Amino acid sequence: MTVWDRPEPPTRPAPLDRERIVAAAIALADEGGLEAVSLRKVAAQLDVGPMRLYGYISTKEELFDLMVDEVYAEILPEGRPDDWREMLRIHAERTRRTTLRHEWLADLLGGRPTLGPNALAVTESTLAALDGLADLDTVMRAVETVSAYITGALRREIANVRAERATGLSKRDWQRAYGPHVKRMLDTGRFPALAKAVYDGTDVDAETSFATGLDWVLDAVAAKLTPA
Amino acid sequence: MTVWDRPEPPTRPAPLDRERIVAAAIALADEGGLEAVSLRKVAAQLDVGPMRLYGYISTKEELFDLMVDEVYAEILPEGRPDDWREMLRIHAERTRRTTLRHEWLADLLGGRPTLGPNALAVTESTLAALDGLADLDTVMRAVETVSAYITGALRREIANVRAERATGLSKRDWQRAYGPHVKRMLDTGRFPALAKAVYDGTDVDAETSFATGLDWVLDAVAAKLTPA
DNA sequence: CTCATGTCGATACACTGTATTGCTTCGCTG
DNA sequence: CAGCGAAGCAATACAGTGTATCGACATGAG
Repeated sequence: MTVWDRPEPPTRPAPLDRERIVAAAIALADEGGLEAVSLRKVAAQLDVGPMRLYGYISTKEELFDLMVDEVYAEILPEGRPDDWREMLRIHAERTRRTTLRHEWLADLLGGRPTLGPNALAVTESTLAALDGLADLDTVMRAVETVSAYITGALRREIANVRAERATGLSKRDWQRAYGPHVKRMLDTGRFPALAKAVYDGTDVDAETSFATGLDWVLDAVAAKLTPA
Repeated sequence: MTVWDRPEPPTRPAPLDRERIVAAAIALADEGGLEAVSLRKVAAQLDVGPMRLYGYISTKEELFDLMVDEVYAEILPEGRPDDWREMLRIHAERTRRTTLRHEWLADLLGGRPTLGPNALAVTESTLAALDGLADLDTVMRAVETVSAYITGALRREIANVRAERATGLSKRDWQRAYGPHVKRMLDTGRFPALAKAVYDGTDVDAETSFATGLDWVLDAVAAKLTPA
């Protein structure tokens, strides 16, 4: 369980605080992924023994929580447009940009309840944008539905990015990239619709794909918020 | 060393193939989560040295992939209703039930491209259900949007289940469960909409919440598939 | 100056995924 | 049947992980 409160700082001004620890962890994760984040490496980057960290953080999971909340600060929008739909669109777009900047965020998105101050502020702002447009339950459902879409879509997008990077090939060629296995599968004729999709489908870029799906979901939300 | 414990010549207890390995890994993950799956423990459960596994599996990630594809078999529907919407609904429902049976699936959902035979079959069946209802790009967008929602919604649901289990408290009390911290945050007045949602919101059960959000998304998809 | 306290670095432990090594046993050849 | 090559498999080894514990040291109080 995460405690977001900063512990009382040591008597003397320490060269170390949560923020520096989290920043170091994020830097490591940004280039190397989540698996590159080890307490030893974080500590090393701060010229400190590994055990020092436990004065500020009680477990590695908590460090991950702190990292997530830290990047949620990048998601939090500055202004608040009065158009709720525009507001949700911007929120989704900012989440996407942040996830592209910090790919490891995709591994954590939706993984555990996000209760840090920045995450709460983000939730507050989206809730506020929808406040009064419908009864509370409907508003909650709207927020959760949109957020579920965002989580799922971004996880898939990052998964694809990584797969392409790993094989060095474009999505157009993924069936070859993933070895003869998938291609053989498709050629068995057991998956005609899938084969057609792979061979005949145009691959739209990830951004418009994300935006289009989002628009659909927002259409659905709009229909529920403002019943005809 | 007596004469009597002589023969048992084969004593070869294990045919040991991928299926047995994957089954053992799934059993471990089912009770203990993904982190309870270690190659040593899997091997131990099969009365085998850890290195034996590398004859059938080349990395732990691959084992995870195999586990995912194995449970995708539980998602694959038997019959194919001719109503595409019913088909998608059933697919989502089966995915949810499977994820509730194997909570670790939520940790893997959307994490990497799913190219196993069962996953391909599932994709094939949903694609086939929508085939011909619109141009290929629209159909793809529909499938991906629905699947993104499913991934995100199930991840959140499992995250909540775990949080409740960890604290032993119902969602109604989560603000207390997560310590005075969140409550204090809410009471600062900086999150009025959120506070209202927490205090005044009725907590609908997860199943109808999932189904309702899904219905909205399906509404949106329907509007795109069958333009007025 | 002495003593208590509490911070911090080092050490330690149990465990992880995986590479390597060396044995053992089987089937084939001469 | 003797011997040998090959192949499968167990054990060992290594570098790394998260975290508990312990001992030294510095700093404050009396």
